[in-house]
Amino acid sequence: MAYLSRDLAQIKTDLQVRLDLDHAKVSDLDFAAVEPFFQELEFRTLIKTVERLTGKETSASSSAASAPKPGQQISMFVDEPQVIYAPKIDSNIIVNIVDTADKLTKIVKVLNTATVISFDTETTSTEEMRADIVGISLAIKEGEGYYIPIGHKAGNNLTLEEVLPALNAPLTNPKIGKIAHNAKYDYIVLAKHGLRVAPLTFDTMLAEFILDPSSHNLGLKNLAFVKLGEEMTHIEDLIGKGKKQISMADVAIESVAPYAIADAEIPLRLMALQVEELKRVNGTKLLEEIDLPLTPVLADMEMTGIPLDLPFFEETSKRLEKRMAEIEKQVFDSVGKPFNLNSTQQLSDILFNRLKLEPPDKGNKTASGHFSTSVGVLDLLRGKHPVVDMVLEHRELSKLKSTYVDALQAALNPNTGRVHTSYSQIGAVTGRLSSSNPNLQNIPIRTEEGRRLRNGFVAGKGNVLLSIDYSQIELRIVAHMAQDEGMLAAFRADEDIHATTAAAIYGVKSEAVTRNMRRHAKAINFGLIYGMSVFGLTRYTELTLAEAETFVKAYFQKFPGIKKYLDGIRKLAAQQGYVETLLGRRRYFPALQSKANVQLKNREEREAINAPIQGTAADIMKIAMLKIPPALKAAGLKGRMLLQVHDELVLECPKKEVKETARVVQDTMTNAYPLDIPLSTDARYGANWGETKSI
DNA sequence: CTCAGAAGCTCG
DNA sequence: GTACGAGCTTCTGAGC
Repeated sequence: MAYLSRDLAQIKTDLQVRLDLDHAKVSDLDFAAVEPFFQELEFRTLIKTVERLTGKETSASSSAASAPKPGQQISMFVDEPQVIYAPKIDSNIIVNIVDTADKLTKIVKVLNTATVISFDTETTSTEEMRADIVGISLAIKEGEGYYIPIGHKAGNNLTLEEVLPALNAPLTNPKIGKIAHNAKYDYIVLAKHGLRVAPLTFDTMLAEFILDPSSHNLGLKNLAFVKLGEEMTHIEDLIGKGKKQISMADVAIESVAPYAIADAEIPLRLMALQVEELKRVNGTKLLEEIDLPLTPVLADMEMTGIPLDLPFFEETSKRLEKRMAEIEKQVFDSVGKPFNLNSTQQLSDILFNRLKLEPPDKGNKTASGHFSTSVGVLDLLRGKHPVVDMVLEHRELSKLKSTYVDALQAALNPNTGRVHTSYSQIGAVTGRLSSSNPNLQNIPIRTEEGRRLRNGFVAGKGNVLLSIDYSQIELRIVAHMAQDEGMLAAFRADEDIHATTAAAIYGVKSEAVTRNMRRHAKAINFGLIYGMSVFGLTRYTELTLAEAETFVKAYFQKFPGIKKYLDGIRKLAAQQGYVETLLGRRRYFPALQSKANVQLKNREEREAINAPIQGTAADIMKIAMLKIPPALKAAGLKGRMLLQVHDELVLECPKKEVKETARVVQDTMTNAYPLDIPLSTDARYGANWGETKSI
């Protein structure tokens, strides 16, 4: 614990605060006896300082906005403080710059004799589909590496045309393992030029994510620091940051070479440690059989991209613009003065001061001291003043136009005529993928106007879009894990699970279930997945606390296995400090094993209930995605996966093959990972993503 | 002028 | 004081 006290000493110095360390533990620090002058200091400054010193995120019991009172007990939870003042060790790596054809030939000979090659690329962009190659670095053993300059503006460069064919043999040799940190990026950068690195045998970023998906420090530089005590050069040191940032192509080869080589050499050293760490948590299979092989699959999806109907988006943009201007004028006329409709603060002032509307929840002000103007609030104000409906409509249209209609047009890649999202395999702590630049996992569907945007996502010539989604996969996973007879039976009979639940908790026959009863049952089923409390249920239904209690009680009586399962998970999470998916993906809950405050513990308890459910669904989808391309190929089908939206896959396939493609994909998805109940899928297809023709 | 945080909204 | 998991846009105030 020596390092902890060092951290605390530093915190003390930094903040000039006297700390009561009597009860301090590694993961639980109590800050007590706060000096009066500390009131001046924003509490969030304290939090930030602790986070900076520990390199970890913290959660605090007190409201982050207010300063603590003198003598007030503040309990601050720090997620596993780490050694952060590691002595600086200069990396001592031999740098070989490969800038002649002769040197290249020699290096390739060496590479061909390697057992493992670690690789990294230097490029002009963080977006792989827009990145040009500036250089390639390679390492086959610790302490030495090679840098091949290609796109530097000054100095001796080799050309892509001579480098890539030369590297093809070693980088595709099935006997030579290939490793990298965040391999998908470099894989795409090279694959765009026809070099598909294979086989990928290790990825230090994915490995670390399996070891601790909650880690906020999965970057190579940080891992080198924490695990190896190596202080690496940061990219900002080479290209600067912010507005003054320059391109890697502008940096001298001699400056980039050691940096780039370290990016290839360090993963070799990290891998040696992580291989052992993975064994200790049984994470090797997860990496080798799911996350790592998924990388080239995702890379293919990203590189393929999805076409947009550009005229459709252009027209929609104009239409929305016109309508928004109309609404804006009406609002200003009605209010009697113009203001910025996009500003929640100005709107709040107009609604609650100028128009004297009554805030539905007077106590509920936002952190900036204004009354909230969120949809929930505005909905309750409907009918009180004509501007409310106008604002709501403007909000919706404004969101659609800026976030989707305009942003998607801008995201269209001029070279391919398609939109290429980027999937992150470390984006969600549960093991789900995330999508960004642009995010294609949150395209509107719930409102009519929003849903229309899906008509703008189309298939290539002669093709259709085919969308297949798992039906109720999370509840099926719950039924399987809980082994609840009632719920298993419902799924075996392929019943409408929410209706069945409604019949059970209301004690009526299934024919007698009303829409409202089903809606309540659905809320409970969802709440179940989210680890909700009875109180939580009242916030998402119009049920009173007493009614909610009655329903939940009835629910657990009808599904005793669920109750037992939930209690079991809570106990397990507290006992061992982590929970796992069916495939062994682990997520830690440090607060549950500390004396952290109740709110934090409750939160982690809900997360611990949700993690195995959401995470198992994610694992199963990943397995399906691994199996689909070879299954399609074996069936002689041309279909390609374009998008994944958690429980849905969108493929593009020739119109004539749509039925056969759907059959193969559905078959693969339902059998990806057999549970005690069958998984079920729904398929739709059409000329665009908005069409819903059944197979 | 730049940047980070808040507020709000989109999805499964 | 409460649902779980994400990413993007706009406004705003602080700091350069």
